[in-house]
Parts: sequence; C-alpha cells; structure tokens
Amino acid sequence: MTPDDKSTRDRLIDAAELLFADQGIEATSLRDVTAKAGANIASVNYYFQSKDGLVQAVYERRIAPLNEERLRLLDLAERAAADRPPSLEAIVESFVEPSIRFCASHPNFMRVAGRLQFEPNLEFRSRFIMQFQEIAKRYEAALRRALPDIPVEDLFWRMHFLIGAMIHTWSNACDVELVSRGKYRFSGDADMAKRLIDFAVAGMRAPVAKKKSTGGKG
Amino acid sequence: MTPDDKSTRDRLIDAAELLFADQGIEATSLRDVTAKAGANIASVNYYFQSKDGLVQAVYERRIAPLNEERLRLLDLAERAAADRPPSLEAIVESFVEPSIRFCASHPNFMRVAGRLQFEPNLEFRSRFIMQFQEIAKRYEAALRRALPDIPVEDLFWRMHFLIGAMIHTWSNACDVELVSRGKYRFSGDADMAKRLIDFAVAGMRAPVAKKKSTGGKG
DNA sequence: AATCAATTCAAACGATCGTTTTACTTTATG
DNA sequence: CATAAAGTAAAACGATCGTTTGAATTGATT
Repeated sequence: MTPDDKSTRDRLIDAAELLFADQGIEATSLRDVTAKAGANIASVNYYFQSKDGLVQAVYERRIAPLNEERLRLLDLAERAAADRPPSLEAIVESFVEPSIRFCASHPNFMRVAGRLQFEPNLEFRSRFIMQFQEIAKRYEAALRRALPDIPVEDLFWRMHFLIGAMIHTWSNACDVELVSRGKYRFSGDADMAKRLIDFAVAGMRAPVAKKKSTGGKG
Repeated sequence: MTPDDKSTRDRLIDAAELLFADQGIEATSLRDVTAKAGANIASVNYYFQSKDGLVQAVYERRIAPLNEERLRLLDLAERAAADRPPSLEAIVESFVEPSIRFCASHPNFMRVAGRLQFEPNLEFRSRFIMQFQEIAKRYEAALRRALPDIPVEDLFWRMHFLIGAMIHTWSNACDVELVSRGKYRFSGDADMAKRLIDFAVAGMRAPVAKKKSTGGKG
C-alpha cells in the first residue's frame, strides 16, 4: 500500500504525527503538515475543523488501542492469579510492555504523547487527564491487592514515578546517545522494557519510611 | 525589596520564568513578558538579543546553582564514606533533595526546565545536554562504587529512570490533584523527596535480570 | 552646564500563523 | 445526462509574532 492509497484524512494524520514528533506541535504549521501530506492547506480545517482537532485526532488514533491493551493484560494478570493478589511483576509489565511495543511500531507517537504532557495552552490537556483516570483507578486497585502493606498514597506516587520514568525514557530515547557520548543507545526492544519493569517493581516494593514531617503545616 | 527595585533585566527574567511555566515557552509572547515586567517591548532584544537569549537566561540563572548544590552534596557523601563506597541513599538524596528545595523556593523554574526537555526547535537543547554531561559522569562514577554488582549500562538507565520520575513529578505537580480527583496533593516538602528517594534507591538495587535477547545485535 | 553613553520608548517592519472564502473538480445517485 | 454532494484548489483574511528603527530620556562624568 503506497501512501497515495491512503485517504487525505489519513495522510494528514500521518504527516502531523511525524512532524509533531520531530518539531513539536506549536512549531509545526499546518502548511508543513499539508505539504508533507500532499494536500491543500484548507484540508485540515475541512476534516478536523481546526489545528487542535488535528492534534486530537493524532492522539486519539493510537491512545485508545494502547490503553485497551494495557487493561487487557491487566485483566489477564488478575485472572491468572485467580482469587489471590495478582503478581506485581505482571501488573507493572501490563503497563509498560504495551508502550514499548507501541514505541517500536509507532516510533513517533510516544514522543508526541510525551510532548502533549507539557503543552499547557490546549484545553486538550483536561481531556487527556480525564481519559487517564480510568487507567489510574484500575491500576490503583490492582496495586492495593498486590501490595497491601504499602499505603495507598505511596502507591499513587510510585505509580506517578513509573509513569514519569516511562515517558522520559520513550520520548527522550533519541537523545540518549548524545548524553552518554555514544556509549549507550536506546534499544527499542524487550530488554529496555525489562529494565524499567525491574526498576519499578523494586521501587514499588520499597519499605515505606516513617514520615519525618515535623507536625507543622506541610 | 519591592519588584520595582529590581533592574529591568531581572524583572524580565522573573516575568519570563513565571509565564513560561504557566503558558509554555512558545505560547508566551515577548509582549506578555514585557507587559508583566513593566518594560518596553524592545527591552528583551536590548538585553538578551533574542527570545532564545531570554529563554537561556531564565534557565541558566537557576540551573548552575542547582547542579553545584548537587555536586556539593555528592562530594560530602563521598567524603563521609572515606575510602569505602558511598551510601546509595546519600547519592540519590544528593541528586533529588536539591531539586525539591528548588521546587519550594522557585516554584516555576522546575516546570520550565521540564518544558525545555520537550522543546525541540531551539538549539538550546544541545547546550542543555552538554551541560548535563558533567553531572551524569560524576553520578555514574559514584553509583559504580556504591553498586559494583550492577552493570554500568543498567546503572545508566536506572539513573535515566530516576531523572524521568523526578521531572515528571516536579513539573506535573499541579495536575496531580486533578488526576486523583482531589484525593492526593503534591506537598512540596521533604516528604515528597523521601518518597522518590525510597523508590529510586530500591529500584537501583534491583537484581539485574538475565537479558532475554535472542543473541542478535543488542 | 555640557557631554556622552546607557537605557527606555512608541511605532512600525516583514514574516508567518490559523482560518475562511469562493470557485473548481470529482464522485456518487436518480 | 442531470443533479447534488463531497472533496480539492488558489487566494486572501485578520491577527500576532519576533525584531528593528530612531528618537526621547536618564544619569553619571567632566
């Protein structure tokens, strides 16, 4: 299937995903997008009403399958454990592994998703947050069963840490070679997912320290 | 000292730091900055030559003291351990704790720093990377001494994970209340640093799994 | 008071942005 | 073939951007 076989709408989303990843969202003009897609400048507003609509389309094309896959693997892990608590490794893996697979099949999407976390002006942000709440709720429940001795507040923050590590790793992967002066390279394979899973699983299990708050207002 | 006592240059940096954090860098116009600083539109180019120069000034005003404090604490930890390997907790704390202190004293800077990680168009990015290399080199050496059984490649990536968790936590702190539906709140005090330190220390110490690579090129 | 550099100011520059308009072409349907 | 809908085209819209210009103002020094 050559690119010409795709509809104009699909070619616009493809071009936008690539350019948003390379140049950033605000720095990419609709003229850049339409030029790469071989379409007219007016086509974006014809199909997506606005640039924000295009951004949303780029995001929603991939995020739904990604989160569905996460929940599918989480269900699998919980069902495999029957009535016992699910394996912590399986929980974390169900969250990390689908994203590394996406990182291989859709190299640009994860970078765009990472960017969107830091784009404050678009009201898109609230939609993103709401959409993530279902995922967060499911994983919070699973983690509580797997780690009953860890206070839920700590579980919440540790999940937060995992998300940050994941976003940073997937979206800055291309710069790692620079930072490490060529010594290390991001290998978008299962090894990298394993590294993050090992790290996060150990972090999740860390003993909870007594709060050293002095009793004053936080 | 009222704001009026500060020089125009300082007021421009202050205003830019605040607006860059709230609205993003590209979304903030120089007219926004100069209006908030009570300065003329031309003053930015007068003092900083360009908008990029202003961005750079905002960043470099704070990043140097932050990294110096990190290295100071790291030196302290290594000296306290004398000829034995330094404590892993002290190493991680020396990296995390200065940033949480900055998060309290300069609430907007960490968000700007987080944003800059995702701003691709500015050649500023390469400068940022180069500047970070000294820090990375020092911590790599310290971690190798503290965790001699962990391969250096894994240490590198685990440090990468810690950085991602930290950036994500500090810069998305304001949205946590939304994501958790009001249940949790970012407390910019030592408790939060302790949470991240505990998580990261345990993650650093995680046993290294055998690579499940099929023998192809890594 | 006169001089000169440093700073501030209002105004405009050229460029680019997202978006809209209007007309033209294609495709499907009777 | 006639007709209406869907899609594409070129061109311009108004707005905003970073930047520059050149004059006015300030403040210190002689």
